[in-house]
Amino acid sequence: MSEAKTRLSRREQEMMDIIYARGHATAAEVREAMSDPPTDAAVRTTLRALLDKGHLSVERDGRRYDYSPVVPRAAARRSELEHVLHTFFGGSTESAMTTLLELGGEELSQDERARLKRLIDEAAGEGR
Amino acid sequence: MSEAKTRLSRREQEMMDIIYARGHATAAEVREAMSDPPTDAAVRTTLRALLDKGHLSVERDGRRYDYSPVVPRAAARRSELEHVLHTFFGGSTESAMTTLLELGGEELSQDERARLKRLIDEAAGEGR
DNA sequence: GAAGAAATGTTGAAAAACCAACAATTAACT
DNA sequence: AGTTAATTGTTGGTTTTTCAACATTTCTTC
Repeated sequence: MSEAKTRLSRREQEMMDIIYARGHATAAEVREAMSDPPTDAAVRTTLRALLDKGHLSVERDGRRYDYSPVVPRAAARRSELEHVLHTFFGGSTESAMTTLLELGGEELSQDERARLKRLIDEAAGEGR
Repeated sequence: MSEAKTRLSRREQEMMDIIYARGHATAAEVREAMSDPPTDAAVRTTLRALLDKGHLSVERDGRRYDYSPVVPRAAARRSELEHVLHTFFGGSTESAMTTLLELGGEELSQDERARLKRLIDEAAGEGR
């Protein structure tokens, strides 16, 4: 019974985002990435809170600690996307995909485009 | 200089999400949608804080207040998606689209699939 | 236009978050 | 081993959030 459940505080959320973005991070790395960062010690205090709550795990890397999310990125991104989908797109996959394309569609390579189009048909499955 | 800038507190974030999901909402509606909701008065206090910070605007609807986000949904969803894209997908549009398809691709209609595929080619633009 | 119902506004106290000063530990180098 | 540099742990005070009791306002209905 040590699951992530409660909403995170502001700083906690900010730190989790940073760690998710990098995959894993040391206290100093987290601090560097923070906006308006507090002292090192403050950062580490909050990191420890995240450990206690079961959101992070830690591993020694030589003399320092390296923090990683307990919920793996692949799982977290799904629930994050799901949340955004429901909050901002009324659950419409098409609408979300459209916005995504507006945002970064021009970066897609020939290859990626082909792959995506194939995925669309496959994902549709029985969808008629 | 009344822009939304600071990160929101937990409850504030929760309420904004609810209001974005519905488009607009009264205090009672927000409260109903909350997990583990506090009293009406508490909800309204926080709503007023969001007003003060410039995140919400309000309009009388008969005897009650109807709250709406100041930043329109269409703009908010873009920056939200952008944030998720960078935090969880390393900025890869293709990766995000793939997850999106896994999440709800089977709901796509024939029509929507066709439209999306066309969008992919169009969005690609010069993308080669 | 008084009474009651349905909303909103105010305030202050309790809880949580936030953080910096300081202490303790660890590793590397001599 | 002793010294130094780098890192982490602890503590407690300050600030922010969260919330409910209570007051006020605004409609509606009679």
